[in-house]
Amino acid sequence: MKEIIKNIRSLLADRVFLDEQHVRFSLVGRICKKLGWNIWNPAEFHTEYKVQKVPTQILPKDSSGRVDVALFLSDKNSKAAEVFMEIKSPGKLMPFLKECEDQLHAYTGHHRIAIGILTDGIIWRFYVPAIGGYFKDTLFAQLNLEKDDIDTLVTFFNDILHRDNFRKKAQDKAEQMFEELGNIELVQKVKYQAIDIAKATGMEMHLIAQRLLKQNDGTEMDIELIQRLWNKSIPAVTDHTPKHPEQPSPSMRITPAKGDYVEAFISARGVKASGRFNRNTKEFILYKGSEVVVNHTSTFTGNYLANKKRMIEAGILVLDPSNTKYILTQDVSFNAPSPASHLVLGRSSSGYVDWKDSKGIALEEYKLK
DNA sequence: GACGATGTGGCATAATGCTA
DNA sequence: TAGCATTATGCCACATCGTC
Repeated sequence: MKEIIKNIRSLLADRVFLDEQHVRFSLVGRICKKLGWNIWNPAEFHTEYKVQKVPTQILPKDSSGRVDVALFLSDKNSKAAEVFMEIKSPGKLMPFLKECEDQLHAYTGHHRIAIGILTDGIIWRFYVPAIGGYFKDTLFAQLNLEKDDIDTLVTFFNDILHRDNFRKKAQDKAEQMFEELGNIELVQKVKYQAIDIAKATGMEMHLIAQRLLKQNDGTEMDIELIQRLWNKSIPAVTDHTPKHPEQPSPSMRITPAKGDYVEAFISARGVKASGRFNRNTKEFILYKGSEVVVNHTSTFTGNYLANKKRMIEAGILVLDPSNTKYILTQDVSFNAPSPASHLVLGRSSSGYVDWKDSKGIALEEYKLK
């Protein structure tokens, strides 16, 4: 594997990978072959794999597409793909990251894949869609084939993409890395505040960070873990301005007091919605842009149905162009999470169970006892 | 590959809480 | 205390996983 990466680096330096096809076959295919995938078997290394897309507002009418590479365990007769890869020409990933993420997101919507990958051969971005929440937030690693330490690359590829590890080991490892990424983010959030306080008070900065984490987020973290994560960085995130309905725009949000509010999401019955839960008042604000099902079940009656009708008449709920769901045109306040999830899903629902944060943790966990 | 165990999503209904 | 609103619980179907 080391020799292959060294050789690919030299070919990248010579600029021989000119287009997506070069990257797909001579770079991605080569790595996959080394990782145990039979790239000569189309049932295993399936190129241009036809998938049903999740319709988005960006691609409202486009309900099917072809993912560049889908990896299957052909000998296990599994109908579900293990990995979806969307491949671009060298240098064509990061400038168009938002579009690439939307594309991969649309492909993964109807398919229970373990790992999603975006790559231009140089940058490799790894997602674990099973985590739930916003797709871009399921990123758990980013590699640079040209610059990263070769031993690190080899270990990573073997852990995450080796055929022998699918699906359980690879997905477990990915989720473990995702969790660590979340912890790194938490530590980095309080790091500089902790350094400032440490300078002013002479206290140990890791200890201060530990207390800040507890105070701000209610997070308990071992000092050893904080020390280990102290200088780790998180991969570059999408630098686009959020316009997609899955990401409420900043103007819709009121900056929450730390720890009092939880950003929550639902993705079920073909709709996606997001909102903010106030832990103190139990109020739930359903954000503008959230989607609501058109067809409700027999349990969706009485006041729920009447309210929904009123919202439709008032133009607060409007049909989207595909006529398959309603879109919320303004923020709406509910006095608990359940009525909001009732409306979104069109059926009886426990809001504390159905609403999850970006890491897939139910609101139940955020309830103040 | 077959089969049982386990997890998850979707749903209906029961239980609980609140208000007039 | 009745009626309504809200939340919790249990059931079913299906997918996935682990073991043999």
